[in-house]
Amino acid sequence: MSAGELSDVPADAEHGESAAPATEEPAAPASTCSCLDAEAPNGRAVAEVLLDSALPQLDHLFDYAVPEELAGELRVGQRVRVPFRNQQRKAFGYVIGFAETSSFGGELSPIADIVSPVPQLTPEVWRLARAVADRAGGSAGDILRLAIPGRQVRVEKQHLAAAGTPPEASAHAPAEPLDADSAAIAARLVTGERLALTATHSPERLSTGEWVGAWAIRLAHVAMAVHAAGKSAIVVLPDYRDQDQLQSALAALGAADVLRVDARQSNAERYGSFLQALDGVARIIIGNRSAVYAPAHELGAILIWDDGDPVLAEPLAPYVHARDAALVRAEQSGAGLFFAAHARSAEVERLTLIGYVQDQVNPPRRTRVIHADQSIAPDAFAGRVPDFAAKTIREGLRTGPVLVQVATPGYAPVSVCGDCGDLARCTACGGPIGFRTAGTAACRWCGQHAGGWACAGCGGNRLAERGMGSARTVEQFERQFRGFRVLLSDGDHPRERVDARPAIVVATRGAEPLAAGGYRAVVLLDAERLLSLENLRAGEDCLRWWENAAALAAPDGVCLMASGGGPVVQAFVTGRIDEWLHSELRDRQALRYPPAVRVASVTGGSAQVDRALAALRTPDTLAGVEVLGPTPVAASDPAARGAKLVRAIVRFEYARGSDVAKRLRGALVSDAAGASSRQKGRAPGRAVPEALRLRFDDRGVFDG
DNA sequence: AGCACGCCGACT
DNA sequence: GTCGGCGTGCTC
Repeated sequence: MSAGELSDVPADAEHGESAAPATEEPAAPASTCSCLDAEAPNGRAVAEVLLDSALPQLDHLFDYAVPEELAGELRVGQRVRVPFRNQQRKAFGYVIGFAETSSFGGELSPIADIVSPVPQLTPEVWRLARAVADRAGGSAGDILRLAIPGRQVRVEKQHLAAAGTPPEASAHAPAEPLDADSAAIAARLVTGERLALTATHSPERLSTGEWVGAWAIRLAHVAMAVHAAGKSAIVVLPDYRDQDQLQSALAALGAADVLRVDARQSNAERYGSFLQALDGVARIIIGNRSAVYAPAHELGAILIWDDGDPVLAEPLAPYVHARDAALVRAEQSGAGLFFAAHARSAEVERLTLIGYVQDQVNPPRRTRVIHADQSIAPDAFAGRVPDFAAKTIREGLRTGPVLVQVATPGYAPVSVCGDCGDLARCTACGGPIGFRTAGTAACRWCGQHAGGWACAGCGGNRLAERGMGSARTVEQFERQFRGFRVLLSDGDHPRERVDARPAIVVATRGAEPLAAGGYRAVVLLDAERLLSLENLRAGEDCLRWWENAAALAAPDGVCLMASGGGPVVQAFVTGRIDEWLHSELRDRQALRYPPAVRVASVTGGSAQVDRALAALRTPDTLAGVEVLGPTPVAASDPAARGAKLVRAIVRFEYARGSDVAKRLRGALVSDAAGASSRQKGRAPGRAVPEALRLRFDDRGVFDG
């Protein structure tokens, strides 16, 4: 691997007029908000507009005439309404730039009206959206939908009215001095450096009395030091529980100018924060994966917490991971990039190996981890856990809460025939039957209730529970540890915090509550079950789940790996995660698996996919690009929806990324152009030919 | 998407 | 001769 493998990150966008200076603009009246500052036409007659459309063939700029009566108001970045297809039908779009003349042959239609005086799309965000969409084979409009919240007239009026009043002093002195390490990191970030940090374990107490993970305090210090340098910081965090912790840490430190962008906010709140970000004041913007597109003023750094969490991958086309968007943005804007986590992702490990990201080597404090290896010292089972684990739990309960991490939610993941012992299969779809709660069994694939189930082998109709879900674990612990509170936290009933009193907290991975003062003990069960998940990245995921759980222990608490063995468990127990990741990455390099290489999946009708793959060979065959398949997509696959589809997987070196994306995107555009006719021409009753679908860097593309 | 353009078979 | 079938392609 070489540093050149990131050369696919575009240095510049083709479209857009961001280069034109805004200096010729007349001085704005004193009462207008600085969020209105943007380039005006200044006599130029043509406006370049990106239309709001999901259609790939419309994903380019359209020229419109600047009407006399709008010339004074119109600005780059404004949302406008324009005639499209005919003078009656109108479409929405964004003004991307102005020009003297148009290269379009026909007569230009005029812009119909301006939706809002606020230029919502800054040149920087436009450049980012264009580059990110190009890299992912998608439309810029799809990125802008994530980047720009829906307009709220009331919020906007309020914002513009308040703009006359002088902004509050933005150079707030922090309530506590920033720690020297964080200040040093921030100083490097604002010069454009890219750093990776493994965070310290255990919760810490804020001056407000609230407990948060030590990582949150570290990120708060770094973000505040970036802000103190007069720059904005964007902090991307996977979920609202992480965002809450960071927000608490920032508040306790007296941070000013903090904005929050997350999925739980109303659109009005989101639009309000968005307008403040646009305001020309440096901010600390914290939020979910979409926050990476926030219109930050003077962006100094993007901070990403726990980038291995799958929720940072956008589920909507073009499926761009926040990490990738951040890489492009940092490259384009010269901002720094900070990856922090308890367990590094394979992607960040790759970036450190090629020297693109610098490793912060100072070893963090880590919870003491012990391993009860059943294969070395077989132990007696009196209930759900081996005796050694039960002893650890009892010891912890003497002084505080104990966390027990389990693999599966629900009651019992598996059921078997009570008579012959065969695995119970759903009578409708053949899927495995599990118990969601005690006594109610249903198919884990189709959800059908297993009320009238009969065994296909012996005809018996008694279902027996096998395996231990979180609910059944709670039941067993209530029996085994009488007199103690047993609390449950899982995906359906997440619990954000627990107090410092003794209690057993049973949680599924990722749903562990934060304990005041930290857990006395963290017990990790079901390692072999988690590692056996049919997932190429099971090892990496397990290390992340385990490290995040271990980080919830008190500084003098203990983490017990209660079972399992093998290299991944060893890496966790000995704390040599980076070494394991390193060798894993070498293996993937040899096997050509991501993230050592990139992948794209191409799905559609057989002829469509063939045409798309042909584009990879014309006009010349791209070196470093390999095609697997196409293979039929199983009819049961939700992607198929009854139609007969095939899928090919394209593997390529990072340096080939822009070529591959450009060519596959070209095939998609010509396919879409012909799609309407195919649709119309289809015989009645025949399945609708699905559109060609393109997906880059799909994490699960090689999973069964 | 949705609509106009355009090029071959059956018709008042 | 022309009406209209639907494949093709464009939308500033």
